[in-house]
Amino acid sequence: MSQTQMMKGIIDGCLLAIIAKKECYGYEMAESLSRYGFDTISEGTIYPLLMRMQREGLVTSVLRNSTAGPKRKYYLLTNEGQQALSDFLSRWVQLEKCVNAVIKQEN
Amino acid sequence: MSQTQMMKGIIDGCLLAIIAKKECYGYEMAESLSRYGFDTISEGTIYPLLMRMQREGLVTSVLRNSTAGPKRKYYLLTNEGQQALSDFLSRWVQLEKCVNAVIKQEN
DNA sequence: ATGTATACCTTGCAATACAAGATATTGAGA
DNA sequence: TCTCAATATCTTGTATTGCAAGGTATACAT
Repeated sequence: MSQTQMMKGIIDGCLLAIIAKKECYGYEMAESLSRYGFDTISEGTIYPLLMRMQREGLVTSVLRNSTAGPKRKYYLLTNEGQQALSDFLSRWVQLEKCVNAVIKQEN
Repeated sequence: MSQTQMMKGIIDGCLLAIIAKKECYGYEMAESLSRYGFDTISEGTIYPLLMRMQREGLVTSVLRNSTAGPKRKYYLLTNEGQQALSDFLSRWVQLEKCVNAVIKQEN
């Protein structure tokens, strides 16, 4: 019952949501999640996830120069990624509903 | 990005919440979760979880006869289990907040 | 020249949900 | 009586995933 177990199957959806708003690179997404209140999410978590989602055709990537370090790999949603995000959102809403039902137990 | 990944670290907390309300046996908890809206949760998921939580001292169990089949193993919360439930609840609320923040992205 | 922040990636481990299957009891119906 | 369904528990093996730990490289300031 650790927080890391509870993150499984959540982070990928959150990354899709972040990318959907604007194109974004991995390092930036980590900071972004942190700003949204998540405990620091390891780069060893994020980069493999992004690569997997690219392999699955949910995102594409473009390298762009940076003034402050090495090149950044910007990610963009594909149509499939858009669909995957939408699927994630409904699964999340469903999960939220069920867990809160159990927690409140009004029946 | 499957529903089963999203369940990780969630089901144990839900079981604690169910047991907290009233003593309960595994088979019954499966039906209970189903009533709360969860897709059918495998017995291969529930029984190992209950055994692990007992090993960790979060629950105790008592065998009782049934009129409709083999003996039932009823589970009860220990003080540690009560604490674990409370920890789960705050982690859940926190997760909910963060995910919804990312999804809504109002900043 | 050195250090710090930025930025990406890999390897190996631990945890967990589940499918699939095994086992046993009870009561109802053919 | 025999059979079947429902009840009830448990085990084994698999797939997936988050993360710690470590590696590499660039840009800029000191």
